[in-house]
Amino acid sequence: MNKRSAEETKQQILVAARKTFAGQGYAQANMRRIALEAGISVGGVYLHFKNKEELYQTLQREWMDQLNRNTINALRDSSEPAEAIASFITTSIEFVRCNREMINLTGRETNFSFNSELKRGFFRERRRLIADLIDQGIAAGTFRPCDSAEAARIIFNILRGFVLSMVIDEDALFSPEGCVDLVLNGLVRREKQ
Amino acid sequence: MNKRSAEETKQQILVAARKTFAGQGYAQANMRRIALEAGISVGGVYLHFKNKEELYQTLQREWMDQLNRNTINALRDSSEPAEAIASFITTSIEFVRCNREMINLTGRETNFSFNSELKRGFFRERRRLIADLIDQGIAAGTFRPCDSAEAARIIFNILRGFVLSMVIDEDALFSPEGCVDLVLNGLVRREKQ
Amino acid sequence: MNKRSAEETKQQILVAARKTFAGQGYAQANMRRIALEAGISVGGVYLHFKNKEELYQTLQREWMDQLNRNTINALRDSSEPAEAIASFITTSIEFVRCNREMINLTGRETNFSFNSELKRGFFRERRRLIADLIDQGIAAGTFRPCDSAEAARIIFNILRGFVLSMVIDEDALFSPEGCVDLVLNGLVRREKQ
Amino acid sequence: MNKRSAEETKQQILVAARKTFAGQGYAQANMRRIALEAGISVGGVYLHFKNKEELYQTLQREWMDQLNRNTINALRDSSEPAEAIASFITTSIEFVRCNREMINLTGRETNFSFNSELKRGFFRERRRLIADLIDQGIAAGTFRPCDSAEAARIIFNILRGFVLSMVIDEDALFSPEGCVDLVLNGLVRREKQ
DNA sequence: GATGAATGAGATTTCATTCAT
DNA sequence: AATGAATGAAATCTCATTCAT
Repeated sequence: MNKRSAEETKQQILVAARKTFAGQGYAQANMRRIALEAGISVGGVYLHFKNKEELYQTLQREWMDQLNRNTINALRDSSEPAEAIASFITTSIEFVRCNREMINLTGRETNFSFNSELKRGFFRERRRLIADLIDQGIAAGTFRPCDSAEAARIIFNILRGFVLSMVIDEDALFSPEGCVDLVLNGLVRREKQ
Repeated sequence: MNKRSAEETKQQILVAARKTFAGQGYAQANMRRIALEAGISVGGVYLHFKNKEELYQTLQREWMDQLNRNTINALRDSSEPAEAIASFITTSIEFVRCNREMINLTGRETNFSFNSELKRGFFRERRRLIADLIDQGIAAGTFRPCDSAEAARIIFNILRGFVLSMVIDEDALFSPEGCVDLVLNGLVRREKQ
Repeated sequence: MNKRSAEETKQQILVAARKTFAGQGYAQANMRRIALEAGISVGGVYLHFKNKEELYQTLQREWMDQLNRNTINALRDSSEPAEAIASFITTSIEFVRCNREMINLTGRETNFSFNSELKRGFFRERRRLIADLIDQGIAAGTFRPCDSAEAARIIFNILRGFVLSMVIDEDALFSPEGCVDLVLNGLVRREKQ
Repeated sequence: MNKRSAEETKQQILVAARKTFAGQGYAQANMRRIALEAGISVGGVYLHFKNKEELYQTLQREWMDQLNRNTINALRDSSEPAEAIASFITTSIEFVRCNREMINLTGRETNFSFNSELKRGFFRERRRLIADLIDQGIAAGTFRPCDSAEAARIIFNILRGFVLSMVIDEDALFSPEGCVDLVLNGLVRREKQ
């Protein structure tokens, strides 16, 4: 029985849970493994988290908060809409890359009732943010008039696809630069450049 | 005991499995339920499929073949690169929409070892197909010169995102037209139109 | 894997459950022990009963039905109210004696929500039956006028006490004859006999 | 950390234990809850009571002592046997009513090995007391000659039934007056009154 | 071919008790 | 005296798979 502070242990469990959920998905991951990985007894985990679900949710909330903070910081520095869009895409991809584990477990386990609402709201916010940036671009005359909500959904889905690629096949991943270029300029050649 | 041909029974199992896996995911779905849904005994399922994994893989292969056929048919009719890209995107989205169930289970359960290699190869092929279309467009002078492989990956990831949106939050879905428009023309305003 | 008919196995489980619940009470009794006693695997028990609670409830319903049948049979033969009361008491005590196990588990585990309503209704019926018999006796002039419902409750509680005595201390048990005598005649000496 | 005298703390634990055991039964009640309710740490409970069982036993002993005191006080005032019997019954029922909690947990949890012997002896004493009162009544000519031990057991079982009714279904409870009336006079009409 | 009862391993969760602080 | 984190055993329940019929 190795005595640690509650908070310290809790963090160790979260680290272990992140790793385990990521590696095997929610359903497959088991508490025994998480406990083992955290260097604690199985019962010990339940001292800090009511159950498997709560443990999972804690992780979810964690990465959402982190991504939120990162995005806000990134956008603070960009004045131009095109630059802002680029910033948003780059930050998102960067985040996914740096938090491979957290994300790994988010691409799956989709239709948990306890999970959905939280995530849906979070994602809705992010789409709204993109749409706002596009609207600003249109207003400024930089972007061509278009359905900003629709465009926002598409951009959002590119990034969502990136997450899945992270999990399924890394050779499907793309660079932020390439993405920004396509999103801003499209495939079709411009008459005069 | 309803006498059926082996093939007939097998199909019924597949239908039941599709429904069950889709509704609950691989881990949660159980063989007893699939058997029940198929109107067959538990043991009966094992006469037609070695185990749960094989049953799952069979479903996977099925939808890949179907999507392959659909794509080939769609591209046969389009002569222009831009039209071909549009066709690819539209067909893909159409397929996902019509095969909600099959897809539902593909968005999750990603990193099963038994599952990955098969899917990875399939997806690689599809990316190559898009890249070829882009290359043709560049050669024809319709598309501006760019890294076709990168662009292909991005387009592929948009569609991949669509699949996840299907499962997570339907309000994140976009239309084929909007997607084609953004992919071809980008956000930025063109000088002369 | 010893194949038996489902019904046969179910009965064996019920026998085992009766013994186990009786010996240790609902909370203390465990499914492993019941399975062991029934000569079946733990999982096997769940093939026949959804869960511990359902298994318990089945037992409850069983003894209530049995006691109901016994009581009806006994009362059919008695024409006089005094004789009917005697019959009711005797049958009840006889039943408890012969079904020591079933009863054992009924004295305890009282405030299960799933348990209470069923039993409460059953017991209410039995009290009503006694009250009816007393009313008949009063109407016939054999019994002195009194609050029949109250008397019925008291008689019912004597029998209920018998059940507890069965479980707690057998030396507190009494004979049907003694009980009938006290209930009919009371303690106080009669002036003229 | 609230400094209290050992005795004070012990009392607080007993109060908490009474509440918790009563509310959930022995098996379901857990030490953490008891500690919480007592405003003490889990480990703290173990400084005052060797284990769960000892804590439970202490409570048992407590209510037995209390009931003993009450009974002695009640009987001190009654000179007539009939009055004494009435007093015994009334006091017992009164006690059960006022100590609902204690009783609640006694009605359940019957055959704990650690519990039985203590309770059995206590109950034996009480039956003997009733038998003595009846013998006095017979000797005095107030009561008709009968098997006093048997009658005592029956009266004792009525009261025991009352306890169970308290726990199972309150509509089965009876009044001390009705009980005394039935016990003294029985159901059968007296020729001359 | 087909059945479905049975298995057995493993999942989540609970909790009395201990012990380093 | 007191704390409360940790343990470890055991409980309920699930399920892919097997196999006697």
